[in-house]
Amino acid sequence: MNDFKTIPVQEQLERIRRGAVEVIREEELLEKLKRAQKTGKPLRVKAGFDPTAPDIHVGHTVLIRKLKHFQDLGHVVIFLIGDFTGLIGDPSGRSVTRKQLTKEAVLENAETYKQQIFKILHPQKTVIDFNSRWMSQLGSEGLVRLCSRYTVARMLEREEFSNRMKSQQPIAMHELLYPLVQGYDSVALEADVELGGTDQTFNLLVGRDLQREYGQESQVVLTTALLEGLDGVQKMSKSLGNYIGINEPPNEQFGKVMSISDELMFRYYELLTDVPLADLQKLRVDIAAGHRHPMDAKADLAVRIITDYHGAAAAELAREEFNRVFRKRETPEDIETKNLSIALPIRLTKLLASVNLAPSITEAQRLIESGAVHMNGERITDAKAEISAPGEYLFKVGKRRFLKLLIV
RNA sequence: GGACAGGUGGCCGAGCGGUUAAUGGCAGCAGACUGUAAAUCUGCCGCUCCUUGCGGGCUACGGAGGUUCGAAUCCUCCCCUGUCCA
Repeated sequence: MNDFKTIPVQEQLERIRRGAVEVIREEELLEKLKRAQKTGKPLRVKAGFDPTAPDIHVGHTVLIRKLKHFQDLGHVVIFLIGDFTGLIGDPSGRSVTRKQLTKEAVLENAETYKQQIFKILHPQKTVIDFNSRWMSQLGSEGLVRLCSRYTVARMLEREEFSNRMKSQQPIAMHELLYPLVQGYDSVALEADVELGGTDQTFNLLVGRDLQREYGQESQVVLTTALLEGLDGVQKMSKSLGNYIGINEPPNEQFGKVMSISDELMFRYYELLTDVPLADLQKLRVDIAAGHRHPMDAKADLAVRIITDYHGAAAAELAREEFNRVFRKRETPEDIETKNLSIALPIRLTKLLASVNLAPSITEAQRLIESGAVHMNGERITDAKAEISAPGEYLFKVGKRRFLKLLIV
């Protein structure tokens, strides 16, 4: 069995480093790896997750894939669900205070999280923990003690905080607690390594300080890149709507991958697949020279990503469906069909709104006027158009929304 | 506790008595072009009704009242945020 006991530490280090933005400090990681090899005791690798997002998207998987790399080397991966910190709300990357979640919502989200990460991580080898386990025990006295280990000035060094101070935005007291609690998690878990996105750097470093304060060896901090969303500019996030969810249907995922820019495609290749960097370089050259069509390379990328979550067969089906619907502009194979009994005649605008092809009647009218609506293959441009006879109608709104209506 | 500055549509941000459903930017939607790309260009971007008209009604500028023919704009009280002083 090939694991950390036999694989040369230098090679382990290389595998770990790939795609990492920063390793603080690399010498310490090397030492820890050497010691693990000598003693046969695996490293404890921790990553914390806020249970706010019930849907994991591929942006999260950059980090989860990195955990997987550690796991494949035989180290212990601790997937920490921040059910306690979820009550606080991470101030990272936020210009405003986050909403606090209820305890019930937090637990519910945590459950969804677990189901999803096992598409990547090995269920039996992954330790799942909740930070409420020790935080609830801590009590207010313990919390005060914890607070005494850090200073306000150091806390306010943090970029998000100082930015908010500068722009006269509020910072709630409990937000200052977040980094402390996250740092204390590392103490409680005796973590050797903690992973996080680059926006977590500050929180991760607090862990190092606190461990030292509590007489432990400081953890190594490894930050992973934040994946850009479909727009290629802002980071992928659910609230911005520029994400690919790992639970989305294959056809959706395929379409979303294809909508990214050619440049972004390479970034996705690097962070979301294990294609060797040398091969990627070659791909770049081939495309630039015209030997490879970018669209094909992008389709291959889509297939790779979808295979991770739905299997290879489903991924290939998605590719075929995509070609049919979008490249050949044919009607998709499976169109949702709805039966509808409704008083006739009815205005198309009302009909579209009532079956959710448009968010409102007004919007339906705008869509028709801008030529986005097709009925039975004919473009409708008259906002006053009506349907007066029962029957089967095929609607296309925009490029990708199809619906077959059986009106009785 | 005191003084001052603010709270505007998904976000940022103008407006400071009427021609304002509210300039502009971002985001979003649609059309054209294409490789469903990206970029670019064009249009749209509160809800609703019909007789689709530069049409009618409703809702909207932190909250509640008030002044006025008329208020996002003026006044009063309240809530929230920030800065400085204690």
